[in-house]
Amino acid sequence: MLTTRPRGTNDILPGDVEKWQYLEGQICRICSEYGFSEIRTPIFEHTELFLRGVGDTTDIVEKEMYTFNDRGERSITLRPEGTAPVVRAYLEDRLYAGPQPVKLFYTGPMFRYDRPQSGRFRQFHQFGVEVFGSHDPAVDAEVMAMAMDLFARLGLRNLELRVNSVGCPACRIVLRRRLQDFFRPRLDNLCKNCRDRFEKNPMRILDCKEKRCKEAGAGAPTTIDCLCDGCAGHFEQVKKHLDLLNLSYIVDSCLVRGLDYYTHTAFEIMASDIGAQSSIGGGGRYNRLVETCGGPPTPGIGYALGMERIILLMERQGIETPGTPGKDVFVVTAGQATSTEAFKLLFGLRSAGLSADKDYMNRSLKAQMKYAAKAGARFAVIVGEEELKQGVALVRDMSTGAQEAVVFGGIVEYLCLKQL
RNA sequence: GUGGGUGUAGCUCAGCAGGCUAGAGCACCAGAUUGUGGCUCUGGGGGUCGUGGGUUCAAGUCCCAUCAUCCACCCCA
Repeated sequence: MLTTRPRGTNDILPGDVEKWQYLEGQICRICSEYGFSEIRTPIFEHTELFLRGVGDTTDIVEKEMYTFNDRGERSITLRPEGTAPVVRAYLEDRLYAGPQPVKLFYTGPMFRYDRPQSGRFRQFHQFGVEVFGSHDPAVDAEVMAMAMDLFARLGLRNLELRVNSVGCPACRIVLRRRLQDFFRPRLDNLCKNCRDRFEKNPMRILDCKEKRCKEAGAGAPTTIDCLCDGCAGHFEQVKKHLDLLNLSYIVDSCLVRGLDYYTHTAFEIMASDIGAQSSIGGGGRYNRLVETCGGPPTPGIGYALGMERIILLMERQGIETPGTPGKDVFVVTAGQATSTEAFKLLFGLRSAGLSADKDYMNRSLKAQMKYAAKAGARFAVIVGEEELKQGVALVRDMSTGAQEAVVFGGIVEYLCLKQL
């Protein structure tokens, strides 16, 4: 073999690809029901989009981007996430000039140079939605409810919706100061990482999984403690709307999402059955992002779900998806003289909308029958020399074994009727 | 970037404390009085034992390196 697939990438083979098609089908349906239109953006963008959009102190930008110079010496990056490109399109294609809000969804591959592990890949796929133009807390609730609705339709169980509000920039300044005041006397108890975070982004200390940091963080001011009246009111309304939908959730004041652009609502959906990478999706409000990208002040909210993780979870929970249906008909030849008639019959069947195939391996009649059975054919049409002379062929019902001679010219019609 | 586990046929794995032409099950292909499948039986093809060094009379088996993969940390989907 010349080479293998690059690390952290996957081939999705027949037998698995049906799961993806099923998931994509459910996504399309729910998006249409919730009023989202699909947008397809390029897989690569100018690097600065992510530097500015995602935030240049985030892990994604600092160590996970696939960045390279193209032949024109432009810095190009394979998209590590979907929101920034959609925001770019919203601006570039002037979607703000149309009726608001603009509700968009996307699916597709994303790229992050991480070390692969269970549920994590260098090329992975996300489904995401974005809503531009509305401040309404009901929209926050709607997108969360939509994500949970999708999971419910897929049959997933034991999920946890965690919700928090990270406030607006004004709240963050307050929080930052109060956190630094709180942790300053406890700096020695923090892990090395968190001592860095103390200056760079003290909010992240709350998110640390180290025991010592969790202990040191007990009683620390949280994002919710520092919300201004406006942000607190918004958060109350979000929760009220979630309650209206009877959606269960956990308020997690430690939930701080990794991307810089979040304001107000932040949420994450956790699953317990898929290993350490337990988040199957997350999102939040990003009221400053459009402006950061050079557009008019425009509120936005969205989420992204990890499709590999969803499929992994479905497998772990034993959820069955429809497989590829077998062929309708397999055309079997017996004798050299029958091959041209069989070939023409095959195409006649297909023109009539039946899925049909024949042997191309020069196999014996017996082997052809075996293959037909394995391929899940519902009918076999056996074109034999003797029968052909009499102008008929044998049509065999593979499930019952019943077989009858049918006038050759009438086989397509005969089978079409059988299918119904 | 850090740490640990694993790498033998297409797949799941055996291969004992280094020693004869490297095995099994499944899958694939072909047969079982020559024109009929899903069961059974028989046979067959297919392996640079991840790769490169080293130790040894002798290495799939020991040592080193490297690559890949899995899992975990970090972080995230």
